[in-house]
Amino acid sequence: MARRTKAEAAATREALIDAAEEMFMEHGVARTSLEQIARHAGMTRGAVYWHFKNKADLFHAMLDRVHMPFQNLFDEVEGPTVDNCPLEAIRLACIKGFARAEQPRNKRVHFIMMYRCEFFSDIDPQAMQEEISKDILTVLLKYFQLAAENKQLTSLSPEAATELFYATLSGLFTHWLRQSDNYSLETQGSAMIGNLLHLLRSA
Amino acid sequence: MARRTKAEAAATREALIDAAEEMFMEHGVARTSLEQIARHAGMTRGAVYWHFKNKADLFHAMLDRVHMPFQNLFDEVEGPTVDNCPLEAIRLACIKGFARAEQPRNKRVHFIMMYRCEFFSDIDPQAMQEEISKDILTVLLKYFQLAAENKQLTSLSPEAATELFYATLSGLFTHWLRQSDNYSLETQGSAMIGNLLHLLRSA
DNA sequence: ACAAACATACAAACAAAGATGTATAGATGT
DNA sequence: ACATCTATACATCTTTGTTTGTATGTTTGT
Repeated sequence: MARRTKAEAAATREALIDAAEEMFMEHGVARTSLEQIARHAGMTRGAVYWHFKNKADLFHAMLDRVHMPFQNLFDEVEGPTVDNCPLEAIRLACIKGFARAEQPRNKRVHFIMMYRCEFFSDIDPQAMQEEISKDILTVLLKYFQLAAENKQLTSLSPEAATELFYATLSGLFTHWLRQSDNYSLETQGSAMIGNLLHLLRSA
Repeated sequence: MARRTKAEAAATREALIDAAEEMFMEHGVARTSLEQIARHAGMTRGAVYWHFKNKADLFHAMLDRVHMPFQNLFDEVEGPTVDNCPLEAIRLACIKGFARAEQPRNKRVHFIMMYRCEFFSDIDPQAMQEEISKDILTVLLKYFQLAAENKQLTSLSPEAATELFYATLSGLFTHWLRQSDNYSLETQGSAMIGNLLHLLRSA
């Protein structure tokens, strides 16, 4: 083989990431070699080292395809209708997030992060999760504070409500990830956070 | 060196597991070699291979030192006083569990399971967590059903309450594990599950 | 428009480093 | 004397990073 067109090369790159995803999923990150990834994509390590610096770089590229900050979910939701309904905004944003998470690629990558990857070189799942956690917590706090100002929150402080809600959300998420397939975030997850928000809403 | 007394040999074994814990914690399971573990314990791989079949076997030995089924926490709590107070029993059992989890060795091992280990040979963190999850869910369901029968539960079904509570509990736990040290399960965690149980209690 | 010249996209081969498992030697309690 | 515990030595396998080779796009000069 030899040089391909730009489009073909880009396709190769994507195919390599696809292959990496599948192999990471099946055998774990540490235990899949670049050789295996290349073969699974129908290439050799030459292609891998052309497109990526090393395994960590390939891993980052895989993450980049699915990254989505939490605030975006609210931006998609927030219309004039929910502006004075922060708790409802939270609910709808979560449902949006669930729909995204259920997309196969998103689920696979998050699963890899959670159960198929331990830290190496500059990859540190703990730190990454901590970053996501902070992001979600600050955004949630904003909306729970708004709810408290509007007297829509029970006796709990906005801070306590935020931490409680976040714990539930992340616990739900990891539990869903762990299940094989017989668990739908969009239905059962939405129900759960609906229940929690109901409990948090002042009567 | 050579043969030690039985007690010294047992101490060697423990020291090897201690060393494994520390190295796993620092460098991840996949990226620490048996050589590193042995050296860190002041031994050579000969000692490791005498006491353990291989890395997976050593890993299992490490887990065995901290294993504790969820029901045990209730057994320690349950007196005649809380027999008709299932929600209070849940609260106290959780607090017991938090105290256990805060012990350095327990925290280290759980941290390793969560953030420093991906599956290899017969080690599968996902499956292990799923098993623990099932254990906790069945025990919790028992007590929430009791609470429902005693009319101590809000409108939520026992099943919904169980799933909600479990999600919160596991989310709280992983979030606590991830924090460096500035987060106390016994104080902040107890407060959170206290809040949740308060919301779940019928007025 | 059409070569020459260059850059790109891979494959293939190579060298070095680690890790694993095993086999064996040696020392010491019992 | 013998079983137990640990160190040492060895052979093998895997992975990684690098280098080199090469065919083909792509661009540029004329």
